[in-house]
Amino acid sequence: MGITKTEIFTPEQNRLATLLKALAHPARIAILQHIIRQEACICNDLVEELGLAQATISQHLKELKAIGIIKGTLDGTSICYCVNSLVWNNIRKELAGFFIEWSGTEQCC
Amino acid sequence: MGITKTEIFTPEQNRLATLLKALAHPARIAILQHIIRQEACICNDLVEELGLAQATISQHLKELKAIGIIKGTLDGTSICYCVNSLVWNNIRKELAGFFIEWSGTEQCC
DNA sequence: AGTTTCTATCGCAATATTATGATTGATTGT
DNA sequence: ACAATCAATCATAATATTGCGATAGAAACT
Repeated sequence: MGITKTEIFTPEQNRLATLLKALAHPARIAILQHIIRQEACICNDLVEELGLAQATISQHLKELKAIGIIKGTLDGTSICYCVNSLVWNNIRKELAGFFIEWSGTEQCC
Repeated sequence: MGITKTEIFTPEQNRLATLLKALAHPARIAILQHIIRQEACICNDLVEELGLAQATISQHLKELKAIGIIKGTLDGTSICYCVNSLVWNNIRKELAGFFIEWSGTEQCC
């Protein structure tokens, strides 16, 4: 039916899925990489850099802002986006924590 | 239009997005955690453990198998699923590599 | 062979995501 | 005040994802 049954999962599982989903698009990966490389950038740069419409970029930025991994401040008429270091590191830890759950030894098969 | 423009992104960006998308669902997180905790499991266990239909579990397992992070071997009538350690570690490194791209110092704002 | 058990796949319905043009709102510059 | 510029939002269309019942296929047991 297209609707994820969030109520049957733990808050941790839903949280991890939300974080991963927010990052799970090549445009959003590209946006983050560009922000990192340019050390902050404005939306209009991204429209030229990636080959997507302004409305589309704005929507992707909104999803990244939703998990807090980037923040934007007014810079004249444009908006300067940059990584929120606190959130970035927290997300890194959360994802790393999940991957550490398994030690790495073969189990069966 | 609902179709991701993969052709305008780099293979690395598309690859990362594919990996993240495969993991970006609470059911698939739960499946992985269960497989890790039980040290392998069979599909029917998951149907009872999570509250999802057998067809739905099977579909999620298919997506996890698609990126190779789990593998299944016949065990009588049932199928034993377990983590593919090689792929697991590679994916961990790929994701960690992305997060290392940024050192963690504040940039603007 | 027939039955049971388990998983994969098909077909469908409902919801979500992706992408864009058009519009709106806010700020800068004239 | 007025035009220009930039980003957010709206409305819409196309495609993807999620979920499940029903069916099919494969292996074990009688």
